[in-house]
Amino acid sequence: MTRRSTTLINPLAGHVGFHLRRASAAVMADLAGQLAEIALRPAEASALMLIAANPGVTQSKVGRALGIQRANMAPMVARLAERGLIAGAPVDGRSTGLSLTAEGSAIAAQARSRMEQHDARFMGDIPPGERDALIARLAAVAKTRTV
Amino acid sequence: MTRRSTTLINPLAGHVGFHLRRASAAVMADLAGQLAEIALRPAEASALMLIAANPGVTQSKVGRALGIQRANMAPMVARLAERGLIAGAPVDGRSTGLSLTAEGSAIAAQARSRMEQHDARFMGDIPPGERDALIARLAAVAKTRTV
DNA sequence: TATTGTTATACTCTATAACTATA
DNA sequence: TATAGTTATAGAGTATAACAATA
Repeated sequence: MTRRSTTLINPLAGHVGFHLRRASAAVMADLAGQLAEIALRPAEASALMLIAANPGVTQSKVGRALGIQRANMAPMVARLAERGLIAGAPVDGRSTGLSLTAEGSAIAAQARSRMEQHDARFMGDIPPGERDALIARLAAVAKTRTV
Repeated sequence: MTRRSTTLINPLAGHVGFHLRRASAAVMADLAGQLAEIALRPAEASALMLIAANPGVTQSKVGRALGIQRANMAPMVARLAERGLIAGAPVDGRSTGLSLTAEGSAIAAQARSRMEQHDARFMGDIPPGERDALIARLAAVAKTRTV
């Protein structure tokens, strides 16, 4: 006899962090799947969104806004530039202002649509009046200082 | 003049998923730091908690409860067994029931204490009456079916 | 001095595929 | 047929360190 349904006692069930991690993993896996269809990773799509809204932004600022370190921005920017999705113009001797190419704008529009539908699908059950409170709660958690 | 404080427009700021990911990343980074002091990874500590509460559980069940695939449980179990934290007794020809050794129980107790303090530090600002609702919300998000 | 950008490197988590053995 | 466990492999994100060039 197969007893697949044996319920385990989960001492982590009362930890908010445990559920936060599980929820984030599920959301990210779905997002990755949605964006893979247009050959973008979540981090790449987020960067395109930010560049679209802030033309001329440097990769350092994009990284700071998204929580991605400088060292990890370099290969991503190189990838997007090689695909012809973004272009750079020097703003001073060491920085480059990034902007979307025509193709980059088209891809970014698709990414935006997919990301919005994705977010709505996962968060659609949350009453609109509670979403801002949830966002504020999550933002506060993200900014909790580390001891 | 350095303009570090230029505020970028973030089109993702209204997406719950964006903040969910940032919050989870911050929490996980802190948890990893807390557990590194007792030489445990978050996934290992979670597994020890589950084995402590369910002696004789198989690694497959631990994986299912934590969202870790069979293939990724194997090396973790081998690591914990090699350190002498867990031991296994055959339950049938293909499964092994896992339990904590004396040393494993001691480490698990430390892990539990650290994880509870960690969770309390991040979630302490949330009114107790709202925590269950937040957990329920996150659990629902985690179970949202993927299209 | 601080910041930008880059390269190299390593770790963790996750994912799939393929295989053996057992229920 | 389904499940348990293993092995190999790959991808993605993240982290630090070190360096050159510029502010």
